[in-house]
Amino acid sequence: MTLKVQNTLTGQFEEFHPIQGNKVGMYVCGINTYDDSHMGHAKSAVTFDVIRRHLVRKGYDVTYVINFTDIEDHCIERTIKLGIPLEELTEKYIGEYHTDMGKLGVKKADIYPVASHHMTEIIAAIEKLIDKGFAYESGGEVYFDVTKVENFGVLSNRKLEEMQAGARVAVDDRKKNPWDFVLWKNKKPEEPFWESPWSEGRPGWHIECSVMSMKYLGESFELHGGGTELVFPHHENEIMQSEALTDKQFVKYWLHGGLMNVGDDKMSKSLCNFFTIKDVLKDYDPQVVRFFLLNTHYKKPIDFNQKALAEAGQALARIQNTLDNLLAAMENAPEGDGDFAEVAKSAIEKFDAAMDEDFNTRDAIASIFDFSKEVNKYLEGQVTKSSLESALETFKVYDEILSIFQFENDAGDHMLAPLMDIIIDIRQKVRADKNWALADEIRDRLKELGIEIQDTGVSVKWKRI
RNA sequence: GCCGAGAUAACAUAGCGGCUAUGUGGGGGCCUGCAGAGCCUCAUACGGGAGUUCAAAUCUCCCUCUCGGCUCCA
Repeated sequence: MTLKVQNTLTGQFEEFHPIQGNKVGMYVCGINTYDDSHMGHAKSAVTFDVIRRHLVRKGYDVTYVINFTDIEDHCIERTIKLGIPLEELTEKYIGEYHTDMGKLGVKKADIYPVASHHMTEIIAAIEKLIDKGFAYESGGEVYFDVTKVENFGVLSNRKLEEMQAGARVAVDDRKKNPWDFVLWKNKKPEEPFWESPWSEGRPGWHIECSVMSMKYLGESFELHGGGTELVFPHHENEIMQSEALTDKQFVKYWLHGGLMNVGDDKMSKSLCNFFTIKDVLKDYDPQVVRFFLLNTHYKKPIDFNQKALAEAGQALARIQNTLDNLLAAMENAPEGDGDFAEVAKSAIEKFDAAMDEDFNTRDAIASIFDFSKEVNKYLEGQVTKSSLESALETFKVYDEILSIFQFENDAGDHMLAPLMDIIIDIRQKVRADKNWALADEIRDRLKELGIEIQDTGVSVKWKRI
């Protein structure tokens, strides 16, 4: 199967082919390191985590880079306010980011470049842009001249002339054109600064991403991702700068995720309507949060609300319950033919096909519900060990990509399992005597301890809750 | 104003010209001593209007409405 992606650059669904061989360079804009990550950041991280996992499953040799922006207004404001060095602030929030995303089952990227560690390369890139005539110095600052390039607006479909007509940006005297953007800024009092040929100051936001992505992934690479709000101007400017520097196509496929909304607004720091990952994880399992995020196609916005999260919890529990029952049934399943293997195999094919359609996790999840139903039906009849194993394999493929299941089997608990066997044995005798009051009491009291008993037609199952 | 994404049953989501959509919730049934879980089944859909086609939720055009972006931003 060929992977298809919807490329923001063309607006089209395109077959995905690496520039050469099976190497895939993937760059995603990470966070600004001045505060805890919120659910919007989680959506982005989980989205691209799943995309990366699917690419790896398809056999691509993926190099995944997520950057940290630590030279930016908020970070600088914060470091001044707290009176701590920028580095300390950066370290703190990089640590928090890894903690939060780790809990959400996001696999680590290969490289996490930090803007402030790349000052030499950034300055060199700005010098080169000046040399090539794409940038100019003005009062100690350096600006990119958007009239010098042909590719203004290729990503967001804008034309410079139209932008100028409807311009509502205040014109800065130092700029030749309102849409020119800053590559190097003068320092302000108290701000951290770096030496440069133009002034003591700091780089603009956009050039940081261009430099870091090309340093680790080469002058042309396959995938660049981020949230839709970054399309203009951030990613647009990255393209202009990078292609001006190299005369090559910067990125082949641009992928943009829909934003996390709260009611009618997008979730953001500036609107103060955000829910941090830490807060949400107080009330919901990380698997539930992932399921919630992946239950909608990544291009679409998601409305954040408690009802939706609760619903995600119930829906996920349905599949997890099937998996629990499957694991329990494997304990003492008889040997025999794997007559379920075909069903398990075609389920994987459906799942992979959904993922190949621009990472359609929603459709992939629908296929899991279908398979789950098949497994439940199968479990009601005569089972064989090899059939159950093939079903388990399918769940493992699901989890390799989505990471939303728990596989530990309480039946494997060396102390608890034999103990539960005894309790259940005795309770079965009580039930045989139709002493329902006592049987229910055992069940109720176990539940108070956090162990749930389920009487099915043929056996008794238990699990921790 | 410009650019982009949308409008699918009670709600949330898939659907990329023909094939009983998925979950939550609701009705009915089966299984169960009961509970839970599970299985079967039913109802409620494609924003409005034209067109193309043997065939449209899907393609084209028009209209209405929603959301996002337009140099803080995942």
